[in-house]
Amino acid sequence: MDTTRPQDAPNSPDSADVGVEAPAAGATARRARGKAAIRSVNEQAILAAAESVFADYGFQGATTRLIAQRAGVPKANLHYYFPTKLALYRRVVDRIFQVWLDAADPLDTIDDPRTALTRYIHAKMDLSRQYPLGSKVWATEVMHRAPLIQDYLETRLTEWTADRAAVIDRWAREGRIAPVAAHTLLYMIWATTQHYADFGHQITTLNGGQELSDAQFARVKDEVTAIILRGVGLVP
Amino acid sequence: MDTTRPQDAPNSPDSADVGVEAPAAGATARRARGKAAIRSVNEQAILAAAESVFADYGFQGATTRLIAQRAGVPKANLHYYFPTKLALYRRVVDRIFQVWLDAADPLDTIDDPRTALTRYIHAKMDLSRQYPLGSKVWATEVMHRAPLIQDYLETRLTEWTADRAAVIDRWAREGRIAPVAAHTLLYMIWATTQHYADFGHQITTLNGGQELSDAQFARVKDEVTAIILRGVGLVP
DNA sequence: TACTAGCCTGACCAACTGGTCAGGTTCAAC
DNA sequence: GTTGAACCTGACCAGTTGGTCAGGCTAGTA
Repeated sequence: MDTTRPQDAPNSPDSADVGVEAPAAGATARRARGKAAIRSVNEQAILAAAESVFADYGFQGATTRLIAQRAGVPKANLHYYFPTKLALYRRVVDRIFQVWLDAADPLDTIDDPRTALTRYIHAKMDLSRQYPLGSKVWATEVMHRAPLIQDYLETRLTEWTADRAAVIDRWAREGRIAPVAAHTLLYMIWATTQHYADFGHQITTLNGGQELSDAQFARVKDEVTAIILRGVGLVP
Repeated sequence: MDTTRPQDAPNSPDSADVGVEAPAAGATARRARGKAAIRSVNEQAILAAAESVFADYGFQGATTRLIAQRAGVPKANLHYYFPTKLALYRRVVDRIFQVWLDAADPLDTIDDPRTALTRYIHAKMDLSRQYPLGSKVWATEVMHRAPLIQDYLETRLTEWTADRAAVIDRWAREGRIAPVAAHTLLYMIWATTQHYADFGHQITTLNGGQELSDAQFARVKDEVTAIILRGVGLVP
């Protein structure tokens, strides 16, 4: 007989699930200099992996094991940097929210509605193209009634939306665009542009299984802009 | 010492999680006549509960315990009617897909683009209002790369989309609408109308915490229709 | 009334979950 | 070199998960 203690089950340990394809954040970190570099590299690797897993499965469906695996670190190490799954999620959402708000600069800095709307729609389309994971995390969270980010919606997003709606309302009052309701227009822009991130898989499938090429996407961007500009009474 | 067998843990049984607020499907069924009625009533109760839980949490996040609880039946009974969580999910998606496709009748039966688009947009908006759960289940699934409904996307949705795109392309070719790409227009209609279901929580929050009233929603429906009609060169 | 096919469910299980922890390793400062 | 703070991780745990099953219950028929 062997000498294994009787209650030791033959289950595989947690760290056995580190995949072969893992980006080996640890090795990268060790190549960099200093402990600060190690912390920075590992945190970034974990945050990137978390964003991708949360986008794929939502908060409930995501597992810390899979996040650790994609980040190339043992699960215990993930919990060394981020004490709980929720803390990790909040950090991911923080980053997404900031990127989003920054895209809206044109609405503040440009007075001509045609130019401002064109730039804003283009910026949002580009974000959907280059940074689709963030949009998916946000959409999943809001669809599930935002149990973890309700404070964002009630404070920062509410204020942001009110400010931009005021600009659009002024344009309409001054007769520079057709008299559309600002919120309806904003929602249409958000919905349409984010559709290319959130429903990217469906769009790819309906494009014959091929992701939209850069040329196709550029054309779509212009078409979307044209329809919306005409929709508010402007000439594209 | 007591007589309990040593490996019997004192964990609470599964059926203890039937909540007080459960709609008591069992009682309803027993009031109806016959075993066929029992089966029908229980299946419908479970499907309705499943749709709501899948909409709230996605496939991975949903638990059969919660579905059974919302349906008012013990978990074991749920598995009597639906052998696996996946089988239940497929039945839910089947129903959603059928409702969706039926809403597109106007595009087939009406030749005038202004009337056809108006009716289609109105039908999709009404669906988002009256049946938001379906839209959420679909969105969650597609966002997570549709691992369970890819066959729908590749066959039925692809054919459906191609047919309706042909109609829109013909309108554009005949100069009855502006020369827009059919897919871009369809995606914009889907994205905008479904936004009022999928992002309903965000819209409510930005509406001061109040759900859009019937009057507000009717106004939004007209505004959305007007912007899109103008967007394709029609007079609303 | 007796029978039985279909309906119902408490108790159970193996697998998996988020999170912990003791004990080891590495690095920068002295 | 020595020190100690920061980093790392295999093994572990209590709670939860989807799913099973033996055995009881009930409606409809003969």
